[in-house]
Amino acid sequence: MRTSEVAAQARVNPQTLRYYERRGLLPDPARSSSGYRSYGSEAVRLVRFIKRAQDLGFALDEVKSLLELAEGGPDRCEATRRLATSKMADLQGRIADLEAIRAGLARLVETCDQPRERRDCPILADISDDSDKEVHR
Amino acid sequence: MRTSEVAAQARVNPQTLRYYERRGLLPDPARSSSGYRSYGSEAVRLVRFIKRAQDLGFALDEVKSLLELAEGGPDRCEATRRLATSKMADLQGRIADLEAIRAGLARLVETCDQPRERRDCPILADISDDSDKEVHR
DNA sequence: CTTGACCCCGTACCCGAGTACAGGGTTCAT
DNA sequence: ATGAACCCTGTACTCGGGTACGGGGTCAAG
Repeated sequence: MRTSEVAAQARVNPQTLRYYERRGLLPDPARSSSGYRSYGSEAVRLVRFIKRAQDLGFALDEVKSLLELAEGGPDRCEATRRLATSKMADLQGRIADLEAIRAGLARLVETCDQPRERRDCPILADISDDSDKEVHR
Repeated sequence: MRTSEVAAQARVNPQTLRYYERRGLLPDPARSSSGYRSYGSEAVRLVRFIKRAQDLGFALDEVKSLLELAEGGPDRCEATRRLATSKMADLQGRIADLEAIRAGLARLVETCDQPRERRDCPILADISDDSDKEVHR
């Protein structure tokens, strides 16, 4: 597959592929005799993964390390385990945070019908209540 | 409270307060006779909320609308409900995504002990499997 | 054998979210 | 009454993550 084909299937700009390549997120693809990049179909999945991970709040460098984890070279097992474990804790915290916000919104929607003045808008209170909660991520 | 006091308590740079003010996320504070900003303690909670929401992947404009929701003026109830509801769906999707990644990492960690070659590294497969899953957010 | 649609590379530009800097005013402890 | 430590405004810079542009090569259909 050529660049623009991969880009179209992964719904990104062709330039973005070159960019990810430079950043080391995408392996350097094979080249045709004339120098054109030639990708296999994994490339599409890879790019989609990157995009999804990004949308979940991972920076490109983090995505890179996530990919290196998935790769999991035979030797780097301990490092991998540690990184994966801490990433999981991180995710756990972020999930909890999102759920708290969701719950706040749910309460808001529920009470939205009630007499104008007796509404419950607990988002602020729930989420940033005085506790010095650590920010996750 | 003066600017730098609020900033310290919310653990942000004082400049950031001015920036949020410009962006309309923070209400314009009262001013002393000499023009110094003078904040109440809600300001700290507000800024912390903004920071947390941001860490959860909301852009400042989204945070702004979240805050407007929480505010919930008596008249804008229907709009509020719609926005809150769609934001909830969005959150639901993102939570699911995070959980999928978390599960992938868990499997990876579990199988990490096993014979080097029989490891399960399903992150890629799980997350960006061929389904054209919509990206959330 | 040319023309339009692609590809290459390098460099430059854009946007969001801050952060810093310059030039000046205030406050307060000594 | 002076210096450190704050505050003000406006403008400029940084950084991450792209996106566009210029100048040139390639390839297949007509």
